[in-house]
Amino acid sequence: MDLSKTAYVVLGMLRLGKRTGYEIKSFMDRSTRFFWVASYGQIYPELKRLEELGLVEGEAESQGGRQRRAYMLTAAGEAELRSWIASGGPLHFELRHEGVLRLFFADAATPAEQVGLLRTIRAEHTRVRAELAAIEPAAEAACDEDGNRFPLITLEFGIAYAEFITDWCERMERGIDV
Amino acid sequence: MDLSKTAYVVLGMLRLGKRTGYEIKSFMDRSTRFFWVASYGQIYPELKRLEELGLVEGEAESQGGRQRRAYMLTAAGEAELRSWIASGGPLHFELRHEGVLRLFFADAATPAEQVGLLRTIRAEHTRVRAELAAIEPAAEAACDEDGNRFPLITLEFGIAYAEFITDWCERMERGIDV
DNA sequence: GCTCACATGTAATCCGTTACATGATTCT
DNA sequence: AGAATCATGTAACGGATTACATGTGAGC
Repeated sequence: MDLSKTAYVVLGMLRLGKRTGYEIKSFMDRSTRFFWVASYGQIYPELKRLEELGLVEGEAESQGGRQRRAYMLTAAGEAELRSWIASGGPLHFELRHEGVLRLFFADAATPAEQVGLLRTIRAEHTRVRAELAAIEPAAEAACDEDGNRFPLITLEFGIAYAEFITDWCERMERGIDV
Repeated sequence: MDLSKTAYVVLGMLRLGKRTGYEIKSFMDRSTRFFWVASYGQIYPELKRLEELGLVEGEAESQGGRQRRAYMLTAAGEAELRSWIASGGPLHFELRHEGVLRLFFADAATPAEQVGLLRTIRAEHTRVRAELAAIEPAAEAACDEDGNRFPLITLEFGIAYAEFITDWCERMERGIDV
């Protein structure tokens, strides 16, 4: 089956538990956001499509007037998810980093501006690091509870990644005489 | 002036020398590709727009039957580029990493599949590292020639980045008992 | 009463890629 | 002679974001 990446993310999210479209989005904002994002405009239509394909199953859970439709993975959905994870196929990788792009052209700037740019980049990743560290306790708790280790592992990857960049910036800053 | 990121890349590329649209694209493929990419479909229309704005100046250089239009930066273009580099504004940062995304869900896979996935990710970044290392001599030569240090610095950043990820994968691989 | 979080969805729009169309020159 | 590279451009398409529209429930 040829599904979009978004489809697989949705399947993966549902494997971690029954969820509504809203919950998928907010959970992604607190977990995969660092290396993968999705918007409502992708998630809701995708859930419909996956239900038509029989990979997920939705159920109305409206209590009172508030509408709510929670989805869960079917056996076919779980199989599809697993085959995607284990398929050795090419891995889409894409980085867009405006800070490094500006740095690429930074010979046009003064040393003071160069250091300023490096500090701005560093501040950005310091902020990201703090955001990831803030969700770490919740990720640890979830790991203990349901036994899924990889969400925590990838979170730690994100933290190490942010530190790698901040360290690199710091070294560069020290190397420039203002 | 409110220009797209693509516009600034084009300005930056022209600051490094008079170039055609084709040359901008192929140069980007050998320099910024790791953290910023652009296609002909963006570059050619952008060159026209920038010329209308007076930020670049094109000149027909067709020798014989082959058409060729090379552009160079105007003083206004150089000023615009510099103000972008030094403006402390928010830096667009976006990562899409399908390997890490799959890893996030890898609790659904067997240990052997988990190690296989990590090896695939590592192989991908090892390849990127080799590609970047291959263009390093040319970048060093260019640095010696025109004195622009940052293209080489950002290239070295790319190499360190690739090594960071391959090292991380290796550590993870060792931590899984197959 | 107000604000914030929960909840669903679509339409307009933007951004960017891919494919196509065309042709000259250079290298093997 | 044929392949690869140089060179320009557009049209169709796809993917994703943003804004909009709508309403409930909980806490202050």
